[in-house]
Amino acid sequence: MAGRSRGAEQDRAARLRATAADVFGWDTLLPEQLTAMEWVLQGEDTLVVMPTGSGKSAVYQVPAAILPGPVVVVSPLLALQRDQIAGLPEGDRAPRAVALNSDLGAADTEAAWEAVRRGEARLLYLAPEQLAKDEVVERLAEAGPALFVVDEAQCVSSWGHDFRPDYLRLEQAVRRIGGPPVLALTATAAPPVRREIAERLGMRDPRLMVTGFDRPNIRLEVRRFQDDDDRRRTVVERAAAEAKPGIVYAATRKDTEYYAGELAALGLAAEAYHAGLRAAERARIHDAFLSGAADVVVATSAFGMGIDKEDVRFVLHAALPGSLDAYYQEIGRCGRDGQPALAVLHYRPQDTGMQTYFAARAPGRDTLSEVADAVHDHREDPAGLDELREDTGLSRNRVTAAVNLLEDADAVATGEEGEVRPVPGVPPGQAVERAARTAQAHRETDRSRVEMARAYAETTGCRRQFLLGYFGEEYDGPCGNCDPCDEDGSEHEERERPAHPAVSAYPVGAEVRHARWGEGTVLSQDGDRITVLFDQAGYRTLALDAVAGRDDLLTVVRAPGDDGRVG
DNA sequence: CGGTGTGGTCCTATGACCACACCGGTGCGATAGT
Repeated sequence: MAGRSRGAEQDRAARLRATAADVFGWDTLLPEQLTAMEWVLQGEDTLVVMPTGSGKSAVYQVPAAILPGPVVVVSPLLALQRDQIAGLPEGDRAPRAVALNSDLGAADTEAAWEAVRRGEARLLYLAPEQLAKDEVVERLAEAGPALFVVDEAQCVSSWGHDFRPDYLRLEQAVRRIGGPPVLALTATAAPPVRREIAERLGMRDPRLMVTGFDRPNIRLEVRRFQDDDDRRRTVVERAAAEAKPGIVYAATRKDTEYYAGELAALGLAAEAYHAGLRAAERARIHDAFLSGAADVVVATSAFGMGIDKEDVRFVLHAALPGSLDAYYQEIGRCGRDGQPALAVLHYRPQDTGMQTYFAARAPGRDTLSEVADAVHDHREDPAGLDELREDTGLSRNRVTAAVNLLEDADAVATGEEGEVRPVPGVPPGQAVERAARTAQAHRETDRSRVEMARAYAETTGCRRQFLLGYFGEEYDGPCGNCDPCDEDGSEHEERERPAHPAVSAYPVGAEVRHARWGEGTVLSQDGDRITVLFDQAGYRTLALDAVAGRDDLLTVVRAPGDDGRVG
C-alpha cells in the first residue's frame, strides 16, 4: 500500500477516534467498529454482522458527526427509533436526530424537515414505509444524504417478502435519493441472508464485517415430546425452576396467556406479551422486564427487538420456531453478561405444521394477475403503487408485494418517479407465470427453513456445531455445553459418523449445481452429509455417498472465496 | 399443516364417531370516531 493512502487511513482512524471520544465520550473503539467506520467514511457499501450490545450503532453515529450530509437510518420499529434517539449523547457537538413517522402532526413534520434542511439534524430515522411516499423521497433527495443505513437488516429477508414488502423497495429509494453509500447492520444473518440483504439493497461490492457468532456461555438443550400436555407441563416446570429473569417464547397469543397464567399461579411475576395488547400494556411489560420487576415474560415473536438486558438467564421455546435465524436471534437475548445462561427448545414434530402455514403467505396467482393487468392497463400513463391499490381494491401491502414479485420476474419495472411500467414484450399472462414461480421458490425456501429448525431439534451431534455451521462458522464439537455433548463420551463417538472421504470436494461456501435443484451454496458438513441452500429449492441435505464423484448430479461451480466481501 | 370446536349421525338415549369449518405472527400508516 502506498504511503500516501496509509497516511490518509491513519488520518481517518485518528479523526474517528477523536470524534468518538470528544463527541460521544467513547474512549475506545473496537477494531471491528473502527474498521467498519473507515469503510463508511471511504464511501464503501458495508454489511456489519455484530451481536447486540457490541456497539453496532456507533458505526454510523460517529461518521454522522463527520460526514457532510445527513444520515438516513431505516429502522423497523418506532420504539426502536425512540430508543436510539434517546441514547444519543447530549451536548452541542453531538449529532442531533429526528424521527419521521405517522405519530407526528403536520407542524412537527415540517419542523423535522426544517432541522434536516438546515443541517441541524444529522440523523434522520424512519421506517421503510415512509420511503414509499414520493414526498419523503423528494425531500430526502434535496437534503443530499451522505449515508443510508439499514438497521436490523435481517428484516429485509424475513419481512420483505410478505409482511412488510416496503423492505424490498429500499433499493429504489436509495437510487432515487441520489445513491449514497449503504450501511446494513444486523446481529444475526447466515451467509445466504447476508447475500440477500446485499442484493436487495443494491449494495455495490459490499465490505463485510462479521464478528464471531458463538455464545459459549449459553447452554443448548432440546426436549422432544409426543404429548402436548407433557410438553406444557415441562415448559412450566422448567421456567419455574431456573434462575430468573427469563423469556418463554410461545407460538400463539393464546399460549402466551396460558403459560403466563400457569406461572403466575405458581407465584411468579409472569406476564404475557403479544402484538394484540394495547401499546401502553406492551410498554408496561417491556419496562417491567428491563427493570427486573417481571420474572418471566411469555411472548410471541413480537417481544425482542430492542431488548438490551444483560442478565437474562434463560430463553425457553414452547414450540419450534420458524427458522434457525429466528431461533438464534431469540436465544441470543440471554446471557449477554457472559454468565451461564440456558436455551431450551421444547418441541413436537407436529409443530412444523403451523410454521409451514406461516411460510406460505406470498401473493397467489389471482393477486398477481390483478396487479399485472392494472399495470398493463396503465401502460400509456404509468401508475404508482397508490393508484394500483385503488384500481385493484387490494391492500397496500398486497399490491406492493405483488409488484415486488413482478419486478423480480422482470415483468414490470419501477421508474425514477415511482411509476410502475410493464416491461415491453412481456404480456401480463407471462408476467404472472414468472412471478408465481418466484413466489413458489420463496415458499419452498421458507419451508426448508422450517425443516432446518427441525433438523437442529433432531440432530444427535453437537448442537452448537450445527447452529454455528448454519451461520457459516466452522466449529468442531463437542462443545461440552449442549445436551448431546453431555452424554457418555463412548456413546458420543459411536453416534458420530466418520468424515466421508469426499467431504473436502464440497467445502463450506462452495457454489454448486444440482441436476434437480439447480444452483446453491454449501452451508455445512456433517460427517457423511452436506447441507446446501439452493436458490430455488431451499435447504437440502445430501448424502455424500449419493453425490460424490457424480458430476452429472452435483458439480462445484465456484470454490468459496474469502476476501472480506459478501457473496 | 395441525388443533379445536360444531353439528350431525347413529338410533330409541347416552356417548362415540365423523365430516367440516375455522384459526393460527411479526408493524407500519391512515382513518374513523370520541
